[in-house]
Amino acid sequence: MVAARIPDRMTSQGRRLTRQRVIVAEALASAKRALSAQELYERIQANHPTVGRATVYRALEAQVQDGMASRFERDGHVSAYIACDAEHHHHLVCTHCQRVEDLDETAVAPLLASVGRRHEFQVDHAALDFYGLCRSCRRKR
Amino acid sequence: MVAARIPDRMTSQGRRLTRQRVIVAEALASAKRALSAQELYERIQANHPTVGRATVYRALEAQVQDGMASRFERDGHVSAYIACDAEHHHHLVCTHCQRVEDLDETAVAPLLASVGRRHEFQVDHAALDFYGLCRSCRRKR
DNA sequence: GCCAAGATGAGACTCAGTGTCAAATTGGTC
DNA sequence: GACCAATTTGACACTGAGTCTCATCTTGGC
Repeated sequence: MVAARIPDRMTSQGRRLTRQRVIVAEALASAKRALSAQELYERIQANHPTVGRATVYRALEAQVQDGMASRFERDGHVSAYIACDAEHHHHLVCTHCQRVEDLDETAVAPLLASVGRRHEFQVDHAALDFYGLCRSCRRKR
Repeated sequence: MVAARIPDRMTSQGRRLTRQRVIVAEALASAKRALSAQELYERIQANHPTVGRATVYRALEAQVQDGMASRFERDGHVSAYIACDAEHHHHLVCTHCQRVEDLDETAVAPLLASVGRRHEFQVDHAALDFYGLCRSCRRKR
C-alpha cells in the first residue's frame, strides 16, 4: 500500500514530520483532483482553522520536492497541485472539473529518449501535461 | 518567408494592426530566446519609451492566441515567451541562457496520438516543454 | 474626411506567493 | 521523562507579476 510509505517520504532530507504537513498531505490526497494552494487552504480551514496559509504553501512545496505531489500551471498564472504516488508522473488535467488522470509513463519514455538523442540537451525536467475535457465533462457538453 | 505572413496573423479575429503590436512582435522575434513580459518591456523601453507596460502584456497575450508566440512557465511563477513561426510548437528551454530550441513535432505526434487513444480525453492543449541545459551551457559547467 | 469599434498609456489595484520573526514543536540525547 | 538545538509554525507585512479602468488616441471601413 502506498500510504504506508508516506511518512518516509515526508521525512526525507532531514525534514520533520509535523501534524500540519500530514494534514496538508491528507487533504490534497483526498481531494483527488487538482487544487490551488489557496483552495486547499480553504478546505483545510474548515476542519483545522489554526493551520496558517504560509504553512500550506510551504507544505505543498515540500511535497513537490519529495515527489508526493506535482505542480502545474492553471490558467490565470496560478499553480495547481495534485497528489501522486510516484516520481516523474505526467498528467491529463480536465480543465472543467479539475480531475486528473495519470499518463502512462511508457507512452512518454520514447519521447524523452528521442529528445536526448536528437538534441544535445541535458533535460532537467519536463512540463508534460495535457489539458482538456475528460470523458464525463465532454458528454455533458 | 515566414515574416510575410505575420501581418495576416496579427489581424486575425478582427484584431487591428497597430504600431505597438508590431514593435512587440519584432522585439520578441529578434530576441531569439525566452523573455518575460517585464524583460521584453524593458528592452522595448530603450527604443520606444512611449510604449506602455500593459500594452506589452496585451500584445504578448494576443501573439500567443494568434500562434505567433508560445508561453511557458519559468521558475518563480513568471511567464516567459518565445516567438515561434508555426502553431503547436513545443520547446527545449535552456534554464541557464534562456535560449530555446524547437522540438521536432514528429517526435511528439505519436505521444499525442496515443494519449487520445488510450484515454478518453479530448486534449485541448498540452504543456510540452523540456527544461535543462543546452549544449554550450553544459560545456561551460 | 468621418466615425464607430478597438487599442493605447498611465497608474491604481489585485492577489498569489514569499519573507520575517517570535513562539511552538520535533526528535535526538541523556 | 526532561532537556535542548534545530526546525517549523502562524501571523502578517511585503513584493511584484499581471489585470483593470478610463480618458484619449488609432485604425480601418465607408
